Amino acid sequence: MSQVTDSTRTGKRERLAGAAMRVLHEQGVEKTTLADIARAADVPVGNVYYYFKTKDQLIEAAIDAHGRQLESMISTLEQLPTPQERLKSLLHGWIEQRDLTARYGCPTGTLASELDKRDDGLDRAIAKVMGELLDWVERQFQAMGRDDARELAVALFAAYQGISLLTNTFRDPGLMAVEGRRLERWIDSLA
Amino acid sequence: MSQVTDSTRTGKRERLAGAAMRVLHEQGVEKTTLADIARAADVPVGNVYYYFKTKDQLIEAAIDAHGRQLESMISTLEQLPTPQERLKSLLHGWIEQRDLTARYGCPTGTLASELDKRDDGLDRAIAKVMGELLDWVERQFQAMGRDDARELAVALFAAYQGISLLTNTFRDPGLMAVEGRRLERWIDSLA
Amino acid sequence: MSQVTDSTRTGKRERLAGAAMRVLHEQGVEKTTLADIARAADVPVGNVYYYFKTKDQLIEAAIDAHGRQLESMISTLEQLPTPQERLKSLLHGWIEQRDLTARYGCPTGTLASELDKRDDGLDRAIAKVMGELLDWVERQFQAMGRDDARELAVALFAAYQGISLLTNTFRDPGLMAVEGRRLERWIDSLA
Amino acid sequence: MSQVTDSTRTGKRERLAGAAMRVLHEQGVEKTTLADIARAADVPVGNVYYYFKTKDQLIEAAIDAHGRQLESMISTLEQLPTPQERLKSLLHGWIEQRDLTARYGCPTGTLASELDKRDDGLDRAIAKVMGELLDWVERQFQAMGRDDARELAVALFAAYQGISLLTNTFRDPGLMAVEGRRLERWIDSLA
DNA sequence: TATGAATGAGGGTTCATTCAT
DNA sequence: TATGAATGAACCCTCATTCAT
Repeated sequence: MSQVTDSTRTGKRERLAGAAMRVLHEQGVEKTTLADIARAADVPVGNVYYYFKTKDQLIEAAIDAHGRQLESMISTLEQLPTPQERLKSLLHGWIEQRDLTARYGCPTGTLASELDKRDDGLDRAIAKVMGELLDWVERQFQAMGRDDARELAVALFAAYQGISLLTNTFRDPGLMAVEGRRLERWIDSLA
Repeated sequence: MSQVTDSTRTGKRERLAGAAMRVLHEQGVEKTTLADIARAADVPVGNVYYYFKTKDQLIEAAIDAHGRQLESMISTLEQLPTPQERLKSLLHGWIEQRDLTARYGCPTGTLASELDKRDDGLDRAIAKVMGELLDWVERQFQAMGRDDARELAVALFAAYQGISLLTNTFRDPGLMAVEGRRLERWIDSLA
Repeated sequence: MSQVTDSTRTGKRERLAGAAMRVLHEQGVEKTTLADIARAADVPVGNVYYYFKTKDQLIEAAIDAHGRQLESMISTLEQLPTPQERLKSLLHGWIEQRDLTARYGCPTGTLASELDKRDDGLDRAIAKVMGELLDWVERQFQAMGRDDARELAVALFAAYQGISLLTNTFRDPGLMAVEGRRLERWIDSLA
Repeated sequence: MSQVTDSTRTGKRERLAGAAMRVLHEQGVEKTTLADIARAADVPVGNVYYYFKTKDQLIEAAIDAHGRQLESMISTLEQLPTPQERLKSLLHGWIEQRDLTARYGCPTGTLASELDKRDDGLDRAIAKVMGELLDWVERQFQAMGRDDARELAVALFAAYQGISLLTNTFRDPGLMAVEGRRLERWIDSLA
């Protein structure tokens, strides 16, 4: 039972970070108030400060949580035998989320875009998360024997970020679907 | 004399819209106050409301001004003889701005990303501007005889938006330069 | 009429600073909210920030106003012919205020005491005000031909600060009266 | 075993009161949070309320502890044979603490000054402590055969409080040293 | 007794918008 | 038209106090 208590305690911090990431994705950093996040996590506003000293720290925790989510996604992808399959599975994941993307954009990209305008160092935190995913993509291209792995990784990741932005701006999930298939063919062509 | 008055009025209005677009690009929509824009345009805060009823209307004017700027850029590109040259010239323009992009991102893209989070209809305004540029790119691919012109236009534009985001996030203008050259080769390969 | 307007405008800043000094004296720095000061000055809370960017700046303005008040008091004292008369007149002023002192202490002293606990530099501002009065007292002792003018000035000023504290703590104006007379005799004895 | 429990309880209570007095002196009443005191006493915040129902009660306990400290100091002074020696020894104690005074002022005086601004009755508590020390000083002057013992006691104590305030305001321990010597000569002159 | 966690009232500050002239 | 000043709603954050175990 003390375990239950413990998990509840610990859970609250994570519940807050998770709720924060969700709300931040949906509403944007500047439009989101602490009260919004607290409500989403079903936590009284004042209590948030027991877990996070400032709004910035909560945002940072949200970014970390997002990073861990991406890491776990990567772990799953790692199970696949070939780098091509891994990259295409990554693509499929993106395509599957196209409705969410049409509504709110890519969580990583919109966050990076918005955090860049702030004075605090949070833009570095999201850049790190993005960098790690980018590195992983690069390693896949390396495994495919490409000398230009970094350039290709940047191209692929940029293509995803860009189509996410268009998908979101035009509220059209179809854009992501079409571009996703095109990228798939492109990956196949590199083998 | 009414002409003088009119031109003064119009001048101030446009000065405000122009300053707004600049400041919005640099600071982001939510971080920018009316006072910031007024200061950048050298107009007293109270006076802004003579030209724009709300902050939203001023933002909309800024978007319109940005749209006209893009149109004028397109007009210049139109002077070039072949669609390939036009597209590659567009690319060069983007590459030339890579330092600004590394600092603040693509004006159109960052604005679209941020405006999407708002309740007002401003996201439609920036989508329209983006759509017009996208249509023009599509027409170039059509002129190149491509059946998949729309898809290609989306791909090219997304690639630019995505690399702008990465360039901005990683504060590295080199990313734009490298990806720009890659896209140039890609356009050549489509001929 | 524009003069009336001007004086009203200028007056508001000063009204705020004056009200601030009064309320700060009565309630103490930490117990005083901006709303308290705003109410005392009959100014809406939000409007305070048009004149002062932070609470600290308002406090500083209050200290400055207090300093100017002391300066004007000194100017009046300067009219008296001998340094002894000037010092004794200063003493009489203190004694006359004994009821206010019994209720709230010496404005300068209580402020200095409280501001010392803060991180901002406001303790330096009140120290400067206090230092200027102290210097003036020293000059009187010098004019009396005393080599130990500084030491005497410190002694006299400390005696006043101390008896103010006791008068306030014990809520007994009589303490100030008695000690004031004693200090008067002491000054006479130095001639 | 109940003794153990009792001594533990008592110990914690006193540790809290002692830590409170120390922190209150250093940070001031209003700037000090319960958490500050709890940390200084190495007691969990929630546990403080087992010993003190409110912050006020803890402050009162701190004042009491300070009073007992002064009483013990007086007991030591009482060992000296003559009232002059006792008073001068008191002075020496004050002078020895001049560095602490320059940093934080006299504990009794700063506390009295701050508590006066509050609605609760704590100002009476510190006044009582101050009054007892004052009474003791008065008794020394009486023992010296002075009819004006009360007036002299008030003068001496006020001089100390005032020079403490100046020493603190100007952050200059030298002020206390010089004024201390002057007061010593003054006491000698009264014999 | 002991303690981490919860709660909510209140304070300083910002800013779009409006007012008065 | 032009402009300094006014207004108030909303936000982040602190902290004494209470709760649950």
